[in-house]
Amino acid sequence: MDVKEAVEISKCLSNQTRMQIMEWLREPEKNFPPHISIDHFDDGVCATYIHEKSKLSQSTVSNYLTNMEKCGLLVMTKHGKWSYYKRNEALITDFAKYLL
Amino acid sequence: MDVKEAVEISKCLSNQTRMQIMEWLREPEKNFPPHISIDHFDDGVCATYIHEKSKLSQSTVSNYLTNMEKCGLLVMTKHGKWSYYKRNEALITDFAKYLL
DNA sequence: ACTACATATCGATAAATACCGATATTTGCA
DNA sequence: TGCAAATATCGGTATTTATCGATATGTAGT
Repeated sequence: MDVKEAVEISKCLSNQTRMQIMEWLREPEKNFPPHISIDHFDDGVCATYIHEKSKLSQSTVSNYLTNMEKCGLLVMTKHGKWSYYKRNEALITDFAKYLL
Repeated sequence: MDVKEAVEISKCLSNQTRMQIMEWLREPEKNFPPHISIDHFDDGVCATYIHEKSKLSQSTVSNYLTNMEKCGLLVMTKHGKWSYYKRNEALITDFAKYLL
């Protein structure tokens, strides 16, 4: 991890909603209803549920998720028309170690 | 550590210079010359040295340091007319754990 | 008390980010 | 094929952040 990468990650985390998304995704089954066309959270949570829980507009949350994936905090998996997002634990650990 | 606190910390870290200050202060003796009126780095590094190394204006760096102290990332100690800043390792550890 | 130095604060402007509604794209299904 | 749902992208405005120079404050030594 270098300075620039760490700064980009920090930018993603410097917003209350985005920080909460990281929290929510730590325990998807506690924070979201079950998915309709899939019976697990192995690939995370679909964008619509995150949008609904956030109380912000769809476009804003979609942008959040896209950027959080770009900087590596989240991993996105497509299942049909749904985009599932989950935490990238490896990168989060790297970032945490980088700060220490 | 709650969401708001973590967001404030992230804001401080979401800038290349500020992130580097955190790095520099991890090993003061490697990154800064010895102090004039004190022979150790126990309380960190004086603001002037950090300012000089940063290549930004004095007022900008002073603001950085003040904010980084406010959010808890740094601890400031006054010695005469000098302000020494060091990392607050306990808070950094808390933040890192919060993310995991 | 005066001067010099270290740091903090203020006020301004430029740049970046936040956030929305509208629209485009993609995919599944009738 | 055509519609509807899920998501992404675009364009605009409001807010926040970045950064500076100027100035204020605080401290030490002459």
